[in-house]
Amino acid sequence: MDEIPARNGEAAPQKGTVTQRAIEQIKAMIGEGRLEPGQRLPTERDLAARLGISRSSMREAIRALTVMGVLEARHGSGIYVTQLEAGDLLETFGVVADLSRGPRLVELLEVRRILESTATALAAARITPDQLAEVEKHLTAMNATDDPEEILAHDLAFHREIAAAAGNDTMAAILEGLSSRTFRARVWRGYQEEGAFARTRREHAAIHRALVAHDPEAARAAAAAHVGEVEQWLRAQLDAPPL
Amino acid sequence: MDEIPARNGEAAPQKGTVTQRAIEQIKAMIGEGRLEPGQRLPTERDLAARLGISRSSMREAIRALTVMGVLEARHGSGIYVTQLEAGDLLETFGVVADLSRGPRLVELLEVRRILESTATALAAARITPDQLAEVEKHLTAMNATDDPEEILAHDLAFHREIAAAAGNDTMAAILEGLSSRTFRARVWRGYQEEGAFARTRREHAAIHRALVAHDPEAARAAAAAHVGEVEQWLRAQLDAPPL
DNA sequence: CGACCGTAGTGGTCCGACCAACCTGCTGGT
DNA sequence: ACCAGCAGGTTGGTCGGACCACTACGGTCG
Repeated sequence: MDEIPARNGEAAPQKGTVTQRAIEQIKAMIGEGRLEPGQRLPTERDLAARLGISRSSMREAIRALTVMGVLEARHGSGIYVTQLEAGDLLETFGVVADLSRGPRLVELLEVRRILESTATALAAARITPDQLAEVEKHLTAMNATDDPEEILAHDLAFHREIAAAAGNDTMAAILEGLSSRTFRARVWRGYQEEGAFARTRREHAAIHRALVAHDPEAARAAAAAHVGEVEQWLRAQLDAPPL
Repeated sequence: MDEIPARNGEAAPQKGTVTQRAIEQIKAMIGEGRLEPGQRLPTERDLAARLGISRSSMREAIRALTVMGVLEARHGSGIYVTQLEAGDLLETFGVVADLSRGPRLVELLEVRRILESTATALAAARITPDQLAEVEKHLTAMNATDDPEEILAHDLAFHREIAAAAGNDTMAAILEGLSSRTFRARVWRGYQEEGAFARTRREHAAIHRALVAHDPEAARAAAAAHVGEVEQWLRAQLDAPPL
């Protein structure tokens, strides 16, 4: 059964909750360019008065947009529109990785394998000497220590530099979310216990060689294999133990 | 100079804002499995009392988690943990597409090309007769009308069915965000004005043929070309006109 | 001229009240 | 015995105002 369409209204204020409406309105203002990136908004009190709602509701709307990475509130200073760059808008993406379990972890790694391999291929073609030096820095640092914490940190940085060299900020931001610290810490805890350190180092070395040679196909293959290893291990883990 | 440590305190959780702390705590509860998907939480008033904060602050925390797709508030009933599926957690992903402009639109299409081509390849290998029938439904419906709105709707559904058939919910959810209605409406407005209807139909037909033949490589190529066409058109648009 | 400090302005937190939607259970008729 | 319909209680949604914590600006003093 269809709902009664009813309202043809103009102002038609009666939709959703008040807070939801405020969210949409501010989002629309930014979408229409009435609010530029970095610009400061009126005070909470002003905004609330303008949209005819209470400050509490306005604060919830602001909180929502803050979580989305659209706004940024600075205590004592004011509310500002973010730069609206990929990194800002995709900051929340990490919670997916944090809260996922079981089969979905494999799905995440599958997506990461696809994007990471492509990003590494792009990086092989475009990477500059400076960027390559940065990659090498983390590669050697990772091989020089036995502290799992430090290894993990350099591992993350290694892939982050490569993603940055690929030249697609959006892709880099998504990969960042797919590799959130807590996510990798959880998966790698078990993975590394099986003496996967050596293999990881070998794979990183292969990726590095492909970057130096500016060989996209080799880079794609090496990155895909690297992520694929973890993916397969995790897949096996899910089949075997009930946990 | 170090701060005076002072507190040897017990609870002493003096970090970040009160609301931020509440967000982390609830997220942690879910992460640790103390809150199951679908489960109902205590009332706002209870939660606030338990964490020793005001209801206002607790509401902001709940609002934040609602935006992240972790919680769901039902008026008059209570607050519930969502199913924590990819679709829930990635709902906000669409705002990236909505608020992006200029070069970032190209980046988004590049990511979509990579994922969509892979998803279509996977679908070619796995799609069932039922799913294929659904895809065909939208294909024929899209060819049977001239209403841009309807074409767009069936176009979205066409790709959505294919993504679903690929069997990776996470990938499907990301693609959903990359193809948000407002995003495509904006880009396609100009694209279709150049008589791209015929080309779009041809490309969709090619994708469909590959699915029927269960030919992953052909499917990958067809999908990549399909998205790539729009990508190249958009790239040209950005170079030429100042707008 | 520069470091210091006070003050106005702004976001952050709290409280208490009331409104609106939902759910339960009782009521009353069939 | 069954079910429609109506209260009442529970719970999220909104409101207004008060106060706290931090920042930024400008004047003051050394």
